[in-house]
Amino acid sequence: MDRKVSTRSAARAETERAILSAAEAVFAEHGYRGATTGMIAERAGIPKANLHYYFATKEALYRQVVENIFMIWLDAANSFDDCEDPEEALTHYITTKMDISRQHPMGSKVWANEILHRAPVIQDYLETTLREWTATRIAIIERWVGEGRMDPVDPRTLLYMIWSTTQHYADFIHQIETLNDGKPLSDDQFAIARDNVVRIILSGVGIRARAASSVKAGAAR
Amino acid sequence: MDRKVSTRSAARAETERAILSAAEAVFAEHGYRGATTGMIAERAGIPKANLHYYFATKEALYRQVVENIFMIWLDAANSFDDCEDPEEALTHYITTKMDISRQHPMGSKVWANEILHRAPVIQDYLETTLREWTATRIAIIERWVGEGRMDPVDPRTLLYMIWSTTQHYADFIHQIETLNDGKPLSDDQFAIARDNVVRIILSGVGIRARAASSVKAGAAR
DNA sequence: ATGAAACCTGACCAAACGGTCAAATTGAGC
DNA sequence: GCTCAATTTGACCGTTTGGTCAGGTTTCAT
Repeated sequence: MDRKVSTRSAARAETERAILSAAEAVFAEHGYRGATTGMIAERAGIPKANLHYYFATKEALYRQVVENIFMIWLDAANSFDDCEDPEEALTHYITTKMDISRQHPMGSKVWANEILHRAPVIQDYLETTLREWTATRIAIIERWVGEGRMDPVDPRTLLYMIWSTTQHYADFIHQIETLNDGKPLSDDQFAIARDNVVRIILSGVGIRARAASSVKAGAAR
Repeated sequence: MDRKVSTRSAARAETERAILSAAEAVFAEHGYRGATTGMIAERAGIPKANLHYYFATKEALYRQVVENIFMIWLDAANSFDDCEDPEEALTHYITTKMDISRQHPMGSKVWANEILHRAPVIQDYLETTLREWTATRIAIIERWVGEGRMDPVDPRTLLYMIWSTTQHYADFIHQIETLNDGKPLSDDQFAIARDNVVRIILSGVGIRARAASSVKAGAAR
């Protein structure tokens, strides 16, 4: 038991983590207004008053949740730059975004809610970080087009298509599951969806698959 | 002034319409929980008590709004069947869905909110009407694939891609406008986006454009 | 051991909200 | 003009919610 330095601060970190995790789930499922600090506290296993000791206001807690999500989103976004080849870069980026939707659906839902409501909390992020990120990637796509490595497409439209299609598997998962006889997508079904998304978009912008990565097109059931 | 039969019932219809219109806007912008009956009544220009004379509960009003939206959505969905040719059918369907996002963005937002929150109000519609509609269209796409008129793609993935991409221009319009220097998309910009979406998806599923409908790819600004 | 700081919590409060109600107003049929 | 049902409205109510607070408990450096 050589814990001396860590017990106190570790406990604090753990409580904060539990609150943020609970908050993400509750905000995702009920939206900002629909979520109550009581629900979040209960899910985190602490009294409501204690939650307000760690996060002064509901809005501050919400802001922290959204910022965390934005950071994950940004990390994934950097996978765009891992390769110079458009086929590899787009395949990697789309695959990564699909996997995030699969493994981190609540974050995407919170983000969708925030944008739907005109981004009252994270407007500054949209106008700075996101705007810069988008501008540089548009430049990359335009260069690829100029080099004839893909068809001439409007880069914004392509980016929005990638964002919307991949995030659909998080934001609209309830609709997808309902249309899957009420059952969650199996790993196989999701893999088929992911591969089809990659293939349709790449083929859609005139990038011919070179590698023989076996992409199945079979029906999803 | 030969209005006698109509004044009374016409006034009622007009009040109901004003309430539903206001409710759609407020529910779209604030979500179900974020919207208050007071806000809706104010926007409709009537006292809150009068709103409750026309719609007994907030939930009943919300349900009516969602049902109206679903009917518009279904009408558009039928444009899928207008042509037997996959190129024409998909072009028509995608174009129609894009135009609905442009002209009826609030409805799409309400729908997105409802799905995001696990469809507490319209789950029965998802399990009946939407499930049936989807099944028949999947059959059509599978037939096209079987006839070699398009590449073998998973029909569900294709439908979800069309839904998500087109509705993105309504649900995420705030993000799109922020990335457009805070300005709304001009008609030209939107037309470019619409044409690019059609072209990328059709090309993505292996449908080569026949008609010479001039599709421009130019940058959006 | 001890004092101070950090942490925890039951009880409480003011504001906001969905919904009610009784009284007033309107308008169509006679 | 009169009647009565439909409509309108300000005032009101019970509940929920975000947030506060006083007082208790734990942790840790000395």
